[in-house]
Amino acid sequence: MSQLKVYNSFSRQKEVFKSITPGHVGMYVCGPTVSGESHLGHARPYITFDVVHRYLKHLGYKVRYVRNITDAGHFEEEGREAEDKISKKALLEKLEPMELVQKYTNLFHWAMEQFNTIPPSIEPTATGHIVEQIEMIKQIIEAGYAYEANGSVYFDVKKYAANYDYGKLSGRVIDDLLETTRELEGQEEKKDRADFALWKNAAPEHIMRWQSPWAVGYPGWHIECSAMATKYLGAQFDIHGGGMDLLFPHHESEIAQSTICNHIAPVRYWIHNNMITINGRKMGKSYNNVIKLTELFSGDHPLLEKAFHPMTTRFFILQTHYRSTLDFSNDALVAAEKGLKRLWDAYEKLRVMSYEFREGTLDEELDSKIAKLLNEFEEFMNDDFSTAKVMANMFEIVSTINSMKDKTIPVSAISKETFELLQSSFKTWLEDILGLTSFSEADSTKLQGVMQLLIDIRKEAKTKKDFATSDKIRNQLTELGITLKDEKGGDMSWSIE
RNA sequence: GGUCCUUUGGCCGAGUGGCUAGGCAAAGCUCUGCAAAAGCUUCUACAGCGGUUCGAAUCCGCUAGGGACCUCCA
Repeated sequence: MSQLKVYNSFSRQKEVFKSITPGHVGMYVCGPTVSGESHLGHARPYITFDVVHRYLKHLGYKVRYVRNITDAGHFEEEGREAEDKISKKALLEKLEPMELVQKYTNLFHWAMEQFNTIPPSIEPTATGHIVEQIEMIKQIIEAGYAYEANGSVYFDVKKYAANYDYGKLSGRVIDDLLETTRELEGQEEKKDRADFALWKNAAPEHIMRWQSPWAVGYPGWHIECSAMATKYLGAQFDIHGGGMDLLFPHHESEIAQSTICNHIAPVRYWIHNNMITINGRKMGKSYNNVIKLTELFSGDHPLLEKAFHPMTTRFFILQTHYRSTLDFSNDALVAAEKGLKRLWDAYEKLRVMSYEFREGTLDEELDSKIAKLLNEFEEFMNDDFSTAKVMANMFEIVSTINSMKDKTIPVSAISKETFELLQSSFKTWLEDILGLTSFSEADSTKLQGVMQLLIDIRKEAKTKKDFATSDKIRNQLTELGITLKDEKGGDMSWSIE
């Protein structure tokens, strides 16, 4: 069996994954800022790391998966007006800040459920960990790597860089950072431009404020992840994930803070997913090109010709390697939808298929081909989570499954062992690891009974060449959104659109 | 301006130096009361130029396009 290799952003190469504590994995993923609705771009990391999570569990690890909720306002634009995102939005929507946070948290959870992601083991909120954050800031000040100015506290990047490697993760050269020519207002409190806030003094009009040793205010953005990751995963943990756009300054700063507090590099493997683009451009608030998840699911967006099922989105995302950009378009999603349907239909056929041995039908070439394709699943996944390749193999097998169903080739063209491996592998990989699930409402037993009745009637009508009746059944079902298909050998199958 | 990434067939996308990824679309055929689905077949591409090599989509250089980060950002 091959070993799991992951691409570590820190070393910029694939490394064999070895957890700190054998049998256990600690994983932290940067969660959403719940000051607004999640969009398609946000879906990517959560689906990507859901598969990572599922795969680690499949490998037998006990995983503690921590994903935070950022519900404390950090700066909209550091230095400019020190605006509190959440307070600002709350005013607009005339909600209590916590009411707003709750609303978007609920919406986020709902979307994650739609995507069939497994909830994290711990989902800590920033507001619930103000004490821990203040403690951490105190430690950094005591260590001499932070200073107070007008009730705000800043991290001393220059000093840190003199003793540690600041900028390694994001490939930044510290001198360039220190000498940046960019003019930002309100920076006079900082000793240096590269310094970042740990605590921010907040004016009374800010609704979300907390008492602290320095001034009433709120924590800097980076400190929450350092504090919560340390609390729940320890000074050093295995995996830290997030979007590539968080590499700098967020994760770079996290490393600096945690290293000073805990005297050890916080993370063994940094894993970053690439962005979803739209017309080649990153989907993001700043570009005003986002498609919200609710819009995606309802089809209510100028760029969408129809609604797309969450499973289509999940499939679409997993069909690309997580470190490549993924370009969104209506057509690309339509293609994904059709592909997923084909794959899932084949899987459902496979599930109810049983092995019938027939002498002399074994096709050894096919048998070993199928076995090889199945065994490669793990190899591909171990190679930095190559879900796209796993799926490509599945599609290669789909043809064979369909042929068996159509009886073009006998089931015993492959050996019993291979057939059983095929059934179990598809279940494990499609459902448990890739996390795909049925996207139809066809699961109700009552509905299945009704459908069986209609199918029986239609079969009788067809036998009697009463095509008026048989067509009526099929056509009216079509109008209801249920497709009835005649199979080879007189059987019928149905699916809900 | 700095740092880094990227450029694959009609579209989306995988690609670890030698072996047709895969999906969608398209065309033809088979099956079929009709339809739908399915199966089979066809479609061999790697931005351009140069280099390394027996051999390059894959390594190196240059040129051109696109993008990300440097500021909130998944």
